[in-house]
Amino acid sequence: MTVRQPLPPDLFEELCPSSLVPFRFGDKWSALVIRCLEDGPRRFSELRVPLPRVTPKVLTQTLRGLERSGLVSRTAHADPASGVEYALTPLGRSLLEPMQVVYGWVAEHWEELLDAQERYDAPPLRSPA
Amino acid sequence: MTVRQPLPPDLFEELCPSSLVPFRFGDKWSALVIRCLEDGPRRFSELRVPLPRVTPKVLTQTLRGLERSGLVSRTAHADPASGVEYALTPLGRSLLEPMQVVYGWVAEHWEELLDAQERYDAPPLRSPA
DNA sequence: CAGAATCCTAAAAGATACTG
DNA sequence: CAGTATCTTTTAGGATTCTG
Repeated sequence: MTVRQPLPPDLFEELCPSSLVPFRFGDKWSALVIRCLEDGPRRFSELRVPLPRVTPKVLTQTLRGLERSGLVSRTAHADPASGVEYALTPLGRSLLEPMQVVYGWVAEHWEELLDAQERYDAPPLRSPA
Repeated sequence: MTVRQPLPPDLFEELCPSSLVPFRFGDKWSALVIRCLEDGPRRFSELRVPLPRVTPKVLTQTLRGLERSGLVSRTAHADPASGVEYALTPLGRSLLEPMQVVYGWVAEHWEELLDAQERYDAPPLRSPA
């Protein structure tokens, strides 16, 4: 079966208006790529779907970085049609939990973060006579 | 008493060779600044000690960003000698735990991360005949 | 399909000097 | 003391085109 969990059309839009969130994981895309691999190995082209804003070059960069850190493995199958598969290593998988904690915190405090920014950006009103 | 927990001379050196760690919190310094405020309010000049590599300009920027997100508060006391104090807000404080989880993960997997990078960077040896 | 190569822009960071 | 103002560098990221 080629039936896997479908990936959303734009994960960035959905998860990470990063102008708002005061932190990401290091670079712009690594965390998102990791999440895309949560449900199992994905091919390069599969990853491009939920990350339409990432150019192939940047996606490659990101994957290389994750590979270098031992979080993601890259396997080019003998069968050419299977393409190249990226998957989380055990190490990468072990990172899911800490990440979830952070995402949980963001979800929980989303409103507060928004409010704080609005207050900060608001025109400083002085003595409303 | 002005006796507070002393701050280390270079937190960046100590904690975050960020070339290694595949993630930081958004920008280069925010996470570190937050950690510096863990034990209580600090003045601008106090923060400069554990972060000697941060220029005043960048430190200001970082603090403004944290303030904007509602994580840090800035209070200029009436008493000029007390200077300006930065402190974690409750929101900022609530972030400590998630951060600790991530740092814990890094600490726990430090060796693996290092090894992975060394392997990746190593000259690709082929059939050592 | 899975990228590599090239070029370009924008944003973050840093150095340095100066000010209320 | 707590910044601000400039200027320059660095780096990430993106657009586009091309290739094994």
